[in-house]
Amino acid sequence: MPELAEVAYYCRQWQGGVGLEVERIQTHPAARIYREIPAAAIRRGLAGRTFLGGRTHGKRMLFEFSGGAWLGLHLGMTGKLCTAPPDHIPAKHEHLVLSLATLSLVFSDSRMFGKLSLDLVDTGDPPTWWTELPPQPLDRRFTKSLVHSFARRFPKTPLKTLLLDQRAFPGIGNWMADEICWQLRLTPSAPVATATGPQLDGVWKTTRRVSRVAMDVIGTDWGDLPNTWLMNHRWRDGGTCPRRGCRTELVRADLRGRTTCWCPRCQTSDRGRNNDRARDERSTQIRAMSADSPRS
DNA sequence: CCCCATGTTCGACA
DNA sequence: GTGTCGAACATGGG
Repeated sequence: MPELAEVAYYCRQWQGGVGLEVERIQTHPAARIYREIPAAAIRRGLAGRTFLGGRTHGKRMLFEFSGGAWLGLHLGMTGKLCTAPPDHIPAKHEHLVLSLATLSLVFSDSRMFGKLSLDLVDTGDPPTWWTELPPQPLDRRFTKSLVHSFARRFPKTPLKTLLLDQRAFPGIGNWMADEICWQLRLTPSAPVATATGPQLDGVWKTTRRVSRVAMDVIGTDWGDLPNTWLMNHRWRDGGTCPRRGCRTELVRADLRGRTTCWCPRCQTSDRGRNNDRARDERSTQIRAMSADSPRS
């Protein structure tokens, strides 16, 4: 499930190991997890080093070890981090277990879409691939104009798909993208070009708000998001729009290969636009939809 | 058996 | 080179 807040939560799980030395490393060398760097290189690179802490950037994590060793980690779809006793024996999907004096740091991932990297850097700074990542939604450098210029590059792309692009929205994943569209009351499939300037301002602001609340609620203790959000209603069959006075049944459909959930009543792309052009676009859309519908 | 899954990357094509 | 878009990756759960 990991999106930015879940990634932050998992990163914290390893914090208890800070200051301790890596005494034993257990791997599943054949696992796909090691497609980018062999398990042997991880073992060689981390053995005997002291764990100095972790940080996150979007869906990525970076763990620092003494001597300038940096372990990069991406959780993919099913990755998780936890700790276990120092004598822990890896279970089936636990691909990396770093055993320290008082606990083990465990990385598990059943689907193995996650991946690892290891950089040895002598500057004392994180590797450059890390420092060059685009600003996160909560970063001061994540600006309105950055959202506008990125949107201009992809006029045909559906808004929801744009939000999933890690080059501009690092950490935003499927549920957050849908949540942002829903809170903005914009149709996820609407081409970015149909969004007005103020609506793009809203994309910026709502991305930041959703990220902030998610980090506060999930990032530390994995608490429950507000029931006034789409998130707590989206997976249940027959789930309804939580907006006060709406309660319309939510719709789920595939958009560019990702399950997308929205409220067909609240989320219309031309809200607030009453000019002729908007009306023309709308009738075109409706015509296109009714031409398609007999297929079902 | 079927369908579905909170992610990324690759190749084909315009 | 850039943008668009579907398929593939591997496994488990309902």
